[in-house]
Amino acid sequence: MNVVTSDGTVAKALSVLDQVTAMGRPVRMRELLETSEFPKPTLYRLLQTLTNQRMLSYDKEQQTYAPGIRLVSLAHSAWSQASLAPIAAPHISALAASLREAIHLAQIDNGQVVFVDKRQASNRFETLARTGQVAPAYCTGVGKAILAHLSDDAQAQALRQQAFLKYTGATHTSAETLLRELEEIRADGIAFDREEHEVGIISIAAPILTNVGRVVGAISIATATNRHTLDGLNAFRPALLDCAALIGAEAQSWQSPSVPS
Amino acid sequence: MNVVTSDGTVAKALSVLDQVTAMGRPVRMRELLETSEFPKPTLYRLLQTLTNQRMLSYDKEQQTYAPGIRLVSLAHSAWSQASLAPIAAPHISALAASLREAIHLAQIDNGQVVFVDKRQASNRFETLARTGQVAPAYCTGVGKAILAHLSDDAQAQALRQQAFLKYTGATHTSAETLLRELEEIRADGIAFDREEHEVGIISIAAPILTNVGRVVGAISIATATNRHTLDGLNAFRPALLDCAALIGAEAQSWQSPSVPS
DNA sequence: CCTGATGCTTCCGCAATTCAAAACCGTCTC
DNA sequence: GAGACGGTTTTGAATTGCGGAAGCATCAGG
Repeated sequence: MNVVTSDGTVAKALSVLDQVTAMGRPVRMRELLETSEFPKPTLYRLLQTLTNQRMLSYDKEQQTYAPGIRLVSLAHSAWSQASLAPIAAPHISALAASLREAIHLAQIDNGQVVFVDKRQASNRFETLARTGQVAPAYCTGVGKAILAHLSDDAQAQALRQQAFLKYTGATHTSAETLLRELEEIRADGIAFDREEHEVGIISIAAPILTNVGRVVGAISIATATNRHTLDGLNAFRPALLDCAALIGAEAQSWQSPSVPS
Repeated sequence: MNVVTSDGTVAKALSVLDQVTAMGRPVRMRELLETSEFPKPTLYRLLQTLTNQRMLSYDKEQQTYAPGIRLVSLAHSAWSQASLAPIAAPHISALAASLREAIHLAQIDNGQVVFVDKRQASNRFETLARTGQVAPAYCTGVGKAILAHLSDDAQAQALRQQAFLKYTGATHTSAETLLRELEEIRADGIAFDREEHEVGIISIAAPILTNVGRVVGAISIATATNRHTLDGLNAFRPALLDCAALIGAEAQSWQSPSVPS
């Protein structure tokens, strides 16, 4: 029953990988070293290993590391197997088409929301490949929709992982106020993002629940405040709930996110 | 200057990860064990570690492992940083729109072709998210276009990684015949897939070269034999080359794939 | 041309992790 | 209830990973 037992070298390597990808641009070892918990030679060795394994690519000229293409191909399998996207695709396409609004499909991972698919009704461009983006759970519609329906211990664990950074004036900054809202969301069945993550962006989100009531993800309609008000979004509630129910029914036989005790 | 020094636990863990993703469906340990080079307890431990790290997800009911969502989020960074896709996106969109044909953008990784972006002029659906798919280099248009322009040692290394499975009657089955074609391709500047990977599917591909002549990827127009002939595809040659040149020029300042000696 | 600063790379002895045989346990089958 | 099968745990040996310290390049200013 190890709780936070760090499992060895692999964990370290992955944390370095995370650090590099989080930088969002090619980085030199020096920069990593400043933040890294590892001493220089260790960090160096891990970078070497990851580069050899093509999880990172190394630019000899600039002496910089960046995420490697191997990740892209790994993710293909992950996306088509581990995500709700293949199941949900037809449903959210239909919803996007009928409402002419942008639909997001998200799942939770380690306290963060991961967007696994998107549909943009209008502008044909831009939609692609923002898949995989992550965002905090505590200040997004989909995030709160999921959090509200987690089991007690999973929820507690997820809450501990929230940073509660104040992105806007409306952002929750503590677990207490968030918890109160989560209860309302659970009762209501719908979550709103009231410009909590980004000023001018609001959303309405519904959890995707299996027959047994386990939450496996969420869908949302996101829009700008100059297009819709919160009340306006509320008009989409029935359609959104219907769609989530459809996906939930099909997701029945589906892989659990394996929350370890 | 270690050449093929296997670097430790991380390599082993990643090879297990590869194995799981390669299965294309949730798998039990038993199945992995049959193919695995590792003894049972070792495999078990690696699976544990990967699961703890959320690189795999574990289904308690079925006792199966599948790729984890963490991969999806990792890949997002990889895609937006390590791939040509962001640079190439506007160009291939334009090309797809003007020719009304499906465009593929690919890079090479470890002897395999990785599709990093796609555009489908027609059928709006289906295009999404096949990104990340891999295919052999020796029997695809993009693959041969890239192979033909690699440096000698990189090419030799890549050739050694080809399996030369005979997918169709037209598939190359040895390095010799392939090499001969690669020379032609290099001279011609264009590669064709003559139903070598899949019967009924042909393509025309152009390498993406930087100013210094380094190949960083390839683009192709793929189609079915009932829509176009090879000669017909040849009509797209100028447009394809133009597009590849545009991308190549912009890709100048770009991360090298770091082929270790 | 020297000198100091910076940042990457290599050495190497110590110690911690990993390894895998063997044994164990839970479940399912006949 | 015996046997088979697959998953899990234990455990001592030893391979690896670790990281302080020293060694190199490269560059800037004197």
